[in-house]
Order: sequence, then C-alpha cells, then structure tokens
Amino acid sequence: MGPEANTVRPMTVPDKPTLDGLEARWSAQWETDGTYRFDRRARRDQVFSIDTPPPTVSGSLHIGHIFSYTHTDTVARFRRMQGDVVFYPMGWDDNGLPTERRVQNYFGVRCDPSLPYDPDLEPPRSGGGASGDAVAVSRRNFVELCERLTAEDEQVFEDLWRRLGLSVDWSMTYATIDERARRASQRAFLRNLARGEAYAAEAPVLWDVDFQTAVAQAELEDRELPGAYHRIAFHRADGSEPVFIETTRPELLPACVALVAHPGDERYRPLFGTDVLTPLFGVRVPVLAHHLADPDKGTGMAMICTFGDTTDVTWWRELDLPVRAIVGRDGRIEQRPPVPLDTPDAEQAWAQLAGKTVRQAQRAIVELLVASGDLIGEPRAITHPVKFFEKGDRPLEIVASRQWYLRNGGRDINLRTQLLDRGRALAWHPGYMQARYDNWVEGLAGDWLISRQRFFGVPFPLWYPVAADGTVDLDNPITPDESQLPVDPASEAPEGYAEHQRGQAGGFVGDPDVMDTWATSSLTPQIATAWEDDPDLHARTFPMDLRPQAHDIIRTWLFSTVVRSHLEHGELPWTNAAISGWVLDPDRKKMSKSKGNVVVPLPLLEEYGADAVRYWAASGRPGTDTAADFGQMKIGRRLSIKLLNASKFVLGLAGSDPGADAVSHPLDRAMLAGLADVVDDATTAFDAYDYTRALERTESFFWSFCDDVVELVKGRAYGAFGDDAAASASAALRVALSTQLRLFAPFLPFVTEEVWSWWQDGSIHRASWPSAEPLRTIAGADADPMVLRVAADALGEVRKAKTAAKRSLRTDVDRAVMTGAPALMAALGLAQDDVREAGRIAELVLVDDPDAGPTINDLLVEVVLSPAESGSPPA
RNA sequence: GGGCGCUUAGCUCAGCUGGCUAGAGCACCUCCGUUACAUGGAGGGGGUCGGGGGUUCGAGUCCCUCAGCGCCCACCA
Repeated sequence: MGPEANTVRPMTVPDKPTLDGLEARWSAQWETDGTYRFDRRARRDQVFSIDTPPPTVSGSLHIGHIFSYTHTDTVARFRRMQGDVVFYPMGWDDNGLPTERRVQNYFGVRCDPSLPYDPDLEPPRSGGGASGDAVAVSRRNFVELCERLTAEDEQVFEDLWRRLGLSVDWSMTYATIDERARRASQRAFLRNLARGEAYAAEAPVLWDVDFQTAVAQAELEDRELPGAYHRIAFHRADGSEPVFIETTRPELLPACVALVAHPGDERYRPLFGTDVLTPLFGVRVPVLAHHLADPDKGTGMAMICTFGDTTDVTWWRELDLPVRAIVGRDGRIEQRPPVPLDTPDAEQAWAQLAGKTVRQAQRAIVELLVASGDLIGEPRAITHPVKFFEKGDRPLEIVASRQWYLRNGGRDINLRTQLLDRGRALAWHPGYMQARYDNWVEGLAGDWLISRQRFFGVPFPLWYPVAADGTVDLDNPITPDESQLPVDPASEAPEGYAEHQRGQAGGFVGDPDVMDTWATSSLTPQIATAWEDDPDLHARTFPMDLRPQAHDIIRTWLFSTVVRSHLEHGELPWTNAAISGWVLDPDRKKMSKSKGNVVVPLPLLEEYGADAVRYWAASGRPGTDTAADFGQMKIGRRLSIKLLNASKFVLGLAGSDPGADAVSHPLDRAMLAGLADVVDDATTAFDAYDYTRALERTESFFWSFCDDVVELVKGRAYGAFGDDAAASASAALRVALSTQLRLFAPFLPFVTEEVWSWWQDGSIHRASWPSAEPLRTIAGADADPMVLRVAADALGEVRKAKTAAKRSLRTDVDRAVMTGAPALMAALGLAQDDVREAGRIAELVLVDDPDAGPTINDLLVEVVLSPAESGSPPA
C-alpha cells in the first residue's frame, strides 16, 4: 500500500475542515519543497517530458487556458505518481505580432526603424487607455518596451498557473523571444539553409496591407464578404464582337495580362491565340486557354491580373505571363501605370485611380466603365469568401516580393509523403484528430513562407555584401558562425566588416526581416530541452513524450514542429499528441472578445476554488469542445468538501491505525475488491490519456463509498460488534481512503494534499499511484463484491420505507423481512449485522426463496417501522 | 466540393470490444436537525437513445441511408 499507513506522527485532523486558504498554503509549500522539480539525474527512459504550449502572454487570460492546461497537468501528475520523472517546463510566447500590437496600444508608440536609439525613452503612457497620436520610437526602444510589457504579462500568467495548481517546474521556463529561443531559431535556420531546405525567392506572396508583411498559408482564413460580379467588355483590335468577362475586382483592369478560358470551351476556341484590348486603357492582352478556367463560372472567360487571387498566380506562372502589378504594399494603387499608356484618355483614366485604396479605386473605375459603356448591365451582388490574415482587418492583396521559404512538402511530393508518415507514427489523442493533419498536409499549396516584414521577432542571421557599384548581392548571404548566435544583423556587423561599412559600397547590409512566429514556436521541443545549449539535458528529455495543444493549431504549431524535427533530427519531436477542445460559453457559443462572452478565470478560482474549477475542466474529454459550466464547478467544490469530511470521519475512528492485517469482515473485503477494479480502470484510462474516465470512475466509487459503505460500517466501526470487527472497518476505510485520495490527487491537488498532510509524511503528489494487486491481497481471493451490493441495496430499501413514511432516517425499525434467491441471501447474511445496525432494525429476518430471480432487483424487502412518537405525522 | 465530429431525461453529459428493467449530476417534487458533512442527507417523477432501413437469439452500441448542428480543408474569376 504505497507509503506505510501506520506512521507514528500525530494526526492533525481539524475539527472543522475547510477549503479556505489551501491554495496559497500548498502552492507555497510545493515551491519550498521543490515538489515538482525535475530530477536531472534521470535517464531518458525514466523521463516523461512535456512540450507545454507557451501561452501568448499578450493575449487575455480566459477560461480556455484553465481548461487545456488542467488536462495536461492531470496527466503530468499521474505520470509523476507512477514513478516517471516528469519534465514539465513552461514557455511564454511573447514573440510576434500580438505583442507588437499590444505594446503599441499599451504605451502609445509605433516603431520607426530609421530612428536612433534613445536610452532615456519614456513612453507617453502606460496601461493603455485613450488612444492619441502614437510616438515614433526606434526599433531597439520598441523591442525594449516589448520585453518590459511581456515580463509583466508573464507574471500574471505564472500567478494564475500557480493558483490553479499546475505542477510545472517553475525553475525551467523559457520565452519565445529570449536568447535561447533566438539562438535555436537562428541555428535551425542556418542548418536549414546549409542543407538547402531554406531558400529565398522572388515571388507573389499574400500580403497584409495594414501590417505590411507577408503572411503564410497557415495564417489565412476565409471570410464571407459582399461583392459583385461586373460584366466587362474587352474589344478586339479589328472591331469585331467584343469578349465579355465577369470579375469581382474591376479595379485590377490595369493589371490585366491576359484573358483565359477552358481549352475545351467551344465558345472561345476561335479566340485562343488572338489579342484583345483592355477597356479604358487599350492595352493589348492575349486570349489563352487553361484547364483551371471554369466554363460555368461567369461568362466562362476570366481576366488574369497580377494579382487578384491565387488562381491568377497559378495562371501567371504556368502561362508565363508578365507582371503588371498596380497595388502597392500599402494597399494603394501605384502612382505609375504598369505599362506606358498610349492615349490621353487612358492616362486620364489612370489618373482617376492612382494613389487610391483598392476600394476607392473600384468605385472610380466602375464610374469610368459606365461612362465608356464597357460595363454591361448592373453589377450583380454576391457573397463570396475572401482571404484574410487571421489577425488582419482588410482583405489580403498579392504582391511580388523576395521572401524566405522553408520546404515543408508543399512543393515536394517525397517530403510530403515522409511528413504524412510522421503523422501516422504519432499517437493522437483522440485518434480522429490525425485527419486534420492529413487534410492539411495533403492540401499544401507551396512551401512555408517564414519571413515577416516586422520588428519584434527573431531576425534572420544574414547579411549581404554590397558590391563596389552599390548593388546588393542577395545570392551570396554572409552567415555567422553558430557560436556567435544569436545575432542581430540590424545592429551588428558580420565577421570581417566594421559597422561603418553598413550600407556602403564594398560593405554590407543586414537582412531586414524577422522570422514568422511559428518559425520559433515550431522549435519548442528544441528550446525547452536546450538543444545544443545543454546537450546533457537534451539527451535526457528529447524526443519528448507529449505535445498537448488545441485542435485549431494542428496546421500551424503541430505541423510546423513535425517539419522542423523531421528536417533537423530525422524523427518525430514527441510520441504523443493530446488535442484539447475549446471552451464555449454557457450557451455553447464560441467565446470571443467582440461578443463579450469571454469568461475570465480568476473570479472563478476565487468563487469555487482551484480544485473545483479543475474538476470542471477534467470533465471535458480530449478533443471535445466543452461549455463553461458553473454547475460543474459547484459540484467540484462539493466533492472537495465531501473529501474533507469523509476523511475526517475515517481518520477520527480509532486512536491508531490497526493496519491492513485487521481487515476481515466480508463487507470490508468486498469494498476493497471493488476499489481494486476502480484502480485498474482509472490506470488504464489515464494511460490512454482519458483523464475524464479516470475521474468518473473514481468519483462514482467515492460517492457510493460515502453513501453506502460509510453508513453501513459506521456502527460496527464505533464498536457495536466488538474490537476486531471495528478494527476491520477502520483498517479497510483507511486503505480505501489512502487509495481514493491518490486517485483524486491529479484532479484535486489541493484538497488531497491537505488531507494527506493530516496523517501522512511527504506530499501526496510524490506518493505512488495506487495499484490493484495489494488491494486484492487484502481483500482476499474469495472476496465477493455482491456482499456490498446487496447490503447497500437492502439498506436503500429500508431508507425508502422511512422516507415514504415521511419519517426520519433515525427511525427505529421493529422488524424487516428480506426475501430473495439463496445465493443472494447468503451474501446478504455475511453483512446482516451492518445492515441491521445502519437501518436501526430490531429484528432482521432473511428468507430464502428458491424461485426468486438472481439479481439485486429481485430482492424483496418488507419493513415495519416502530410507531411514531405522539404528535408526529401518521405513517 | 472533400473530410472529421456530434445528435441519449428540461439542461450538461456517461454508456469502452453488442447482453441484467438505458445511467449520473444539475434542475424539479417530497421528506429528514442525523454524533464525517446543512457548503448536508434520504427518496421520487421524468427518456419510443435524431428519422428510416438492415445484420443478430438480442442494437443506444455494428452496417447502410437521410436529416440537423458544429468544426477543419478547398483554385473563392
């Protein structure tokens, strides 16, 4: 039985147990004792290592954090009690756009990389509030403000996690922008570059005009937007019948480079290879054929622009068309037309568009087309999906630019197959989540775009030589030695150059971009295990055992992590992925700031207590979206209080522990045999990451333990049938209590620790997970679970009789007759003393009926209550 | 258009490889000052397991099909 139960230390069972103050007391104690410290001496096969999701510290705390982190914590605690050395670090995601945006609002600043560093800078405000004109600060000042704010945010998160009772080793934290993370990101990139897995290319990319950065496929989302089909006439040079197209982007007319129809489309076959003129501008463009053109869409003839959507990019590439870009990086139409315009009318038309936003330009060009008569009929309103950056506010544009890419199977079928194989080798919990991974990998449209035109992020560790004529040699980047990492090419000069040569002929320039935040987050297994920085730690913890995360970032975080590990280590970064669902509001709606239905965690912890909130969280099965349910938290609180009181009863029974040898009564043995089954079930469930089932089985046993077992044995335990009989009850209850406390410990760490401290040394969270065999040994091979079941049912029938008579449960029973099949009555006979005592039955008669059915439900109970006191209601 | 999940009591959900009369909690109703617990306890009512087929001695559970809800993915002119 785990730790020896009969310790000599005095018991300290309080008179009036309470949940108040447990969290502060025990979280402080755990910190002092290093209860959750990782033991660095452990070998890899003894370690269970967890790739904890680093929360975005600039994001707001909400109940979803509580939910999924509790799931992981229950597994961590289970593993620890099973004897694994748990490696459970915490990371902070303070890298990237969310932090930049929060810093801008919080301090009222914006970043202008051209400004010099001001060591004495004080931001105009702190704490957000009314927005005014943002003050421009240097990049270094901006990054400092980011660091300052994230440090505060991290503290808020850590306080919450401690309050919730996460068994994290708080001496092992990292941040995705800290030096170790930057070093890992740059090192991994340089190795990708050396192996040819990373490459730069000039190509059309999806571009957010507000953030002014490229975005990756994984960061896209579709939003339904109103739009309109505009039917536009393209004239032929010879003046014959015009060709009609339909477009939702008429403003891109000047960017048109061709028209296209399906090669099998009989209507247009004669036109293939001929030229037409764009309306308004009179630019000559060819009519071409391509299989992607859909004869059923619009007129069947499409306008190819550079670039209206990703299909345009495909056509442009495959039909080898020129670039006539008109939308600038700020989302406005360029000042200069993409091709020289021949006529004053065309120049006039262009002047109406130049400098306008895309929306304004659309209005203007529609007017022009109406005036010229080239817009046929009224625009036809539609709703259609439009690509957005998931954090953005305006539709993405497509602009050509030079970016860094990492091969992820999007353009390489062999690599893609290997990555799909990795996904199959990973143990998914629940298993069906693997479909999302497969779905995503199979749908990849290109390699992973990892460069961003932003300020707060990990810089690319690259410089480029500047030739004597001033041209920058982008094809031969200068790379640092790994020992120099991390580097900031914007403020450090490469080896062999001096800072004054920056931007000079014969000198160098730094790569201006930073990496995508996922380019760092995809390395959390490497960062957390101190890859290359601490080879000893890395060897003891990598590859990791578990990646817990939510389902919405399978395509980003999970997939990109697999990619990096595959490329760098040739193996999976972990063996298990536990996918948690989302928390929905009490009405099962998705929570969002804009809807104002976000549930904030701290007040819940204050009202119900951490154990109660954890209890609710643990009721959400892996992968399942779960509604915030305050009712469940109330039940969790009641369960915690019940644990206190039941424990107080069990421990208050005898002066000292009689020891497990004292267990002899058939009812006690039946109870322990049943508990052994619960232990097996809970263990099996936990092994499969089904913490919810483990909790359910434990809880259901515990309530019947309180309602039936404790009530049945109470009289005997108080000595109604002598010392030996009492000792058996007391001993069995203690064994059961110790077992149940440990089964509950992963879910209710505070209350179980509190009770444990009343009678045991050390932390329950370092105690051993219960096993079934010792319980079965105590119970004995011939223990019959039916003894408890039939006794509990008999007692229930007696209670029912009392309740039906509207009498107190203390009411004496003059006589009870119980009739059933012989086997049933034999089992009941073994516990009849307890039934008589618990039911306050004066005369209990058991009658064998050979014709009765064999089940509990076939038990017949007749009860004669003692007459009511005078003045009491009649029976 | 492709994929995944869900549909069991008024509500939130269990029900694992098919097998006692389909369960729990909340809510509701009735009752109980009881010496672990009134931050409690005992008992009760309430479900044709989304519809329709099929396999089987037997289906909430397996197969087919339809419907509704939710999510993921998709080249969205």
